[in-house]
Order: sequence, then C-alpha cells, then structure tokens
Amino acid sequence: MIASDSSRQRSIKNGSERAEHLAGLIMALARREGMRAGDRLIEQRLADALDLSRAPIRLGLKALEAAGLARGEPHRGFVLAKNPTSGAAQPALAAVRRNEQVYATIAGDVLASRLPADITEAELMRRYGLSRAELQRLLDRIAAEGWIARLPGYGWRFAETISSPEAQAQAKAFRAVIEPAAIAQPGFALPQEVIVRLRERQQRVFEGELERMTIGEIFHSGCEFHEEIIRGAGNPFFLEALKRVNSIRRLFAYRSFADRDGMRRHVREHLRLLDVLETRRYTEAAELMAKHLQRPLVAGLS
Amino acid sequence: MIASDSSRQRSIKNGSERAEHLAGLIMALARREGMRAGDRLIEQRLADALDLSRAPIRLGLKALEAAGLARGEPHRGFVLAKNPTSGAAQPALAAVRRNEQVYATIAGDVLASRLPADITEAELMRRYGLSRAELQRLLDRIAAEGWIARLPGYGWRFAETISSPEAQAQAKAFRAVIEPAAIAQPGFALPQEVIVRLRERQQRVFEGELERMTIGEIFHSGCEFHEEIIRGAGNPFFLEALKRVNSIRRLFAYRSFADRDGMRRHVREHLRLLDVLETRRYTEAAELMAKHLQRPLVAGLS
DNA sequence: GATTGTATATTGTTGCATAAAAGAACAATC
DNA sequence: GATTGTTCTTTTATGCAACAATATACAATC
Repeated sequence: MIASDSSRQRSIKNGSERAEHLAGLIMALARREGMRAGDRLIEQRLADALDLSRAPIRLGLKALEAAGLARGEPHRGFVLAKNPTSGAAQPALAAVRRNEQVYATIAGDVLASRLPADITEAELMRRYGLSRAELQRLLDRIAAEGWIARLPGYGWRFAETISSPEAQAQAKAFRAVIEPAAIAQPGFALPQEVIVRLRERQQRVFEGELERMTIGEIFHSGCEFHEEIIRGAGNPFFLEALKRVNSIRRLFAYRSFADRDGMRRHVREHLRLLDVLETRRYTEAAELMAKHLQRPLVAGLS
Repeated sequence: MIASDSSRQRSIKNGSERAEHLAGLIMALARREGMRAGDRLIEQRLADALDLSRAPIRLGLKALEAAGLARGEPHRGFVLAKNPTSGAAQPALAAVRRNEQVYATIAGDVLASRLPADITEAELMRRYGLSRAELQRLLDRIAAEGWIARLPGYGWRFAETISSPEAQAQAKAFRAVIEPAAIAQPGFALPQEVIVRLRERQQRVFEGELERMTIGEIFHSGCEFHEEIIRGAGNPFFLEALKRVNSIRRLFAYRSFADRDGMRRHVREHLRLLDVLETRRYTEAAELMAKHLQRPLVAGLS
C-alpha cells in the first residue's frame, strides 16, 4: 500500500542532526542491500530508493564521510569505506534523535499503562517537554502506526490494542489468519527475482550475520520478509493489515530478549518456505506459513 | 481499537456551521439509537456517546432547536421534536461543510486517476483552493483512513489501494478472509445485549426504513453491523483491519447505485446470521458469514 | 439524585513572518 | 552516457500572538 517505515524525521534544529539521520538511512539501506566496502554510493539511486531528492542524500553522504564510513573524491562521488555492519551504522546515528527517545518513552509508558487512555496535547507537551511542533509530528507518526487517534474534541486516545497485555497473542492470532490466507489466494504469485532477493538476505542472516544484528534489525528483517511474501497476493489490503500489525509488534519487540538459537531455526523456516514458494506449491506453502506462525518464539519476532 | 468514524471537523469559521455539524451528529446518533419524537436529549449522555463535553453538545442542541428538530425549555433540557428520519437530519446539515465536499472531490479525483500518485501540499492547496490548515486537517483524516501517506521529503503519496480498479474486489476478498476467521476464533463471543441491539436495528431497516435511507446511511449501517460482530472476537486487530477496509469501501460506495431489493435480501441475511450467533453455533455462523460475503451485491455494500 | 445553567480555566487553531529543507535544471566532469 | 557539482526555485517548518472551542467545576433547578 504505502511505504510507511521511512517515516520522515524533520524538525531538526541542529543542522547536523538531520544529516546524521540521513546518514543512518543510507547505511541501513546499504546494509539491507548487502553492500560491501568499496561499493559506490550513487546519489540518484539512493535518492530513488529512499523517496527523496539528491539534495538531502548529499547531506547524508557528507555526514557519512565525516564519520569515516564513506570516502568521497571530487567528481567521483562517494564510496563505502567500511562494510555496513550493525556497529558501523551506529556512530552515524550517535545523535539519536531526541524524538526517537521520546517516542520510545511514550511507547513504554503506554505499554506499562503509565498514561491514561485519553490525554490532551498540552499534557503530553508538559510530560515529555516537547514543543507543539515536535509533538505534532510525533502524534502524526503514532497515529499513522495506528495506536493513537484524535478524539472529536480536545485530546487523543490511545488504542486498546497496544495497552492490552494480550496484544502480543492477538497480533499472532491475526497474522495466523491473514498470512496463510494471503498465500492461498487465487492469484498468488511471487516473482522469481523477489524469491532470489529474499533468499539472499535470509541466507546472509543465517550465515552468521545474525550474531551482529541488533534486535531492532532482526525484527525489521523478519517483518520485511513476511511483508514481501504477503505482497504476492496482489491484494494491498493484506499487505497493509500486516504492516499495521507489525508496526505495533515492533513496540513489544524492543522489550523482548534475543534468543539467537530460536531465531536461527526461525530463519531456516523462512528459507524452507521460500523453497516451497519457488515451486509454486502454494497450498503447501500456506500450511507451512501457518505452522511457522504458530511456533512460539520467545523473542516475539517472526 | 479506536472509534475513527467520528472524525472531528473543526476549522469552522462561521460559528453556526460548527453548531449545525454538531446538530447533525446528534441527529445521526438519535437515529442510530432508534429514538422517537418526544424522547429527551440528555446532554451528558450525548456528550459521552460522542466523546465530547457538554459545551459543544449544547451548541448542537440549540442549533437543532433553531432548525425545529428539538424543543427546549429552561431547566428542563431538550426533547426531540420529530422522529429522526433521514430527511429530518438533512436540514441541520444543509450547510454541508466545504471540507466535506473537497474530501469527496479528492476521493473522486483519485479514484478516476486525475491526480498523480505523488503530490505536494502546495499543489493540493492550489488545486482545491484550500488554506494550509484546512488541507492539513484533510490530509490527516485521509491518512488516518489509510489512503495517503507522507513521503520522507516534501509531498504525499496516494495509496495504490484506492486507485486500483480492482480495489473493490480486493476489499471483498480480504473481508471474506478476516470476517469468518474472526467468528471462528477460539474466544469468540457476542454479548446477548449486543445481539439484541443489532437485531433491533436491522429489523428497523428491514421493515421499511430502508426506503428512506440514503446510500451513505445504508452503507454506514452495514459497516456498523459487521464491525460489531467482528468485535466479538475480542481481538482488536481484526476490528481495526475491518474498519480500515470499510473506510476505503465508503469511497466507492457513494458512486454505486442503490439496489433496494438486493439490500433487503442482504439485511435478511444479517438477521439470519444473528439467529445463528445467538445460539452460539459459531462454526456455522462463520460459514454463513463467508457465504454472505461472497454474494455479489451490486451496490457494493455489505 | 439527576440534569441543566453558568462562569472560568484549559486547550487547540489560525495566520503570518522568518528560516530551513527539498526539488529541479543544467553545467561540468569522469 | 552516466554521475556529480552548482545554482535557483519551490515547498514546508517553526514560533508566536490573537482568537476560538472545549472541558470542568459548581451552583441552580427540577
């Protein structure tokens, strides 16, 4: 439906923060794409991938250079200086946006029911020391993720979804319905190149990268995998529904610990699923997916 | 999850417009609740039902009185003056919000692909003659409904969902998956009072009110029915997903003509479904729902 | 005891000026 | 021929003050 994960982060006062954020986006992209040290970072291509124009990309690249993650020469553009490992991406994001922290804090407070279900903007501004503009942006983002909504009068209301302790189980139950069903849809089809790309990534994760990934990255990768597959149904409602669930699951994910062994098994199942999908045995694939989603994975990723 | 249908409409310059809007909300509520001429309109109760405080309700009531739809006496509050029929609710809404019109226009333009997928706010302001604030509000609403999203840079992108000609069929396919599945969920249960309320409403519609309802109202009533039922699964993700689909289906609904006979049959199926649900034969109910959703209904309501 | 009337405090909106960010076009370079 | 460098235009954000709407508390009335 709509790529919602690249939710924008403006409202930066300190110019360099914005640049570092962009740098982070670029590194994350490079990582996902499996780029290595020495690969060229072509402005237009990055811009297209991130739905931006070259101007902001440029800022990001300069920030990367300043952080020693990229090297640039006049008229020859930039080149990755280091393999974009998890660790490498961090420094660029060292100036973790305050907004990002506040976001996490709010999420935590809601999960722990430290906030009332109904709350005014003014109250939120006071509690978290935000300006109106900052709060606005934050609320927009949260609303887009679906766990808050305006009341008709003053104030906002947090969704039950997230505050409920059973939310995690409910998300699972929901996915267990839509994901296999999507695969079983009449027109389901996954282009070969998508399968190849997905297999590559899962393979990379399986073969060691897992150890170097943060929980957030692992989770993101899992979401991407499942979203790509559900996309095969060609029905955006399935995709959109999954994205929403995932954006809420992400909130829990941060508080779960990493069970690397479970994850490894998990990724193996992903690979197995790809094999079945490749041969177009969709009924079987749907069943496999159903089983995959039933498996209780401690870390809450799938 | 979150009651999103009472999307607020502020930004009114002409004070009375806001009041008339509120009046409309009150009448619509009275209608849904099956109130009759002579029934009291208790401020606090209306306020609770509409998630507002008494102050705005009061404005609405006064507007209703001015429109001759309610009678008020000092210290005795207001009383419905007429049965809240579809026609009666109209005059109060005569000053149909310009925003509402623009909303409809945009929806139409997107459906007809008269707008590019990516577009800037400035462009939208020019095209539809809106102030930034007005547009902002509109975009927020549309974003909440899920058919537009910000790009990371400048501009917004319309969802594929809505512009696709198959969207209608896709929405149907999606519902055909989640609604029966929700009923089949382990913990599914529908409180008796909900069944009673739903039956009452459907009964009312079946016994003639149908003829006097607008397409919009018929559609709304159908959505509410299905949403109440899916709520029985106790899993907000199902409910939320259905709400989203419905908010998009509503866009199509306005352009479909009314097939009163088909609708009558349709409502009969609703009543039948309630009977089965009442006896807790959920497996059977799920099957019934699946069939119900397969039936090709011209008017695109369900 | 519930509901309405009224006054007051709080909350959110609008428009505007300034500043910052992003996009687009084209020349320069590899 | 693709990519980078540079410049210019357009678009959007931000903070602020005046204003409008909503919420709340309590008294008055039924």
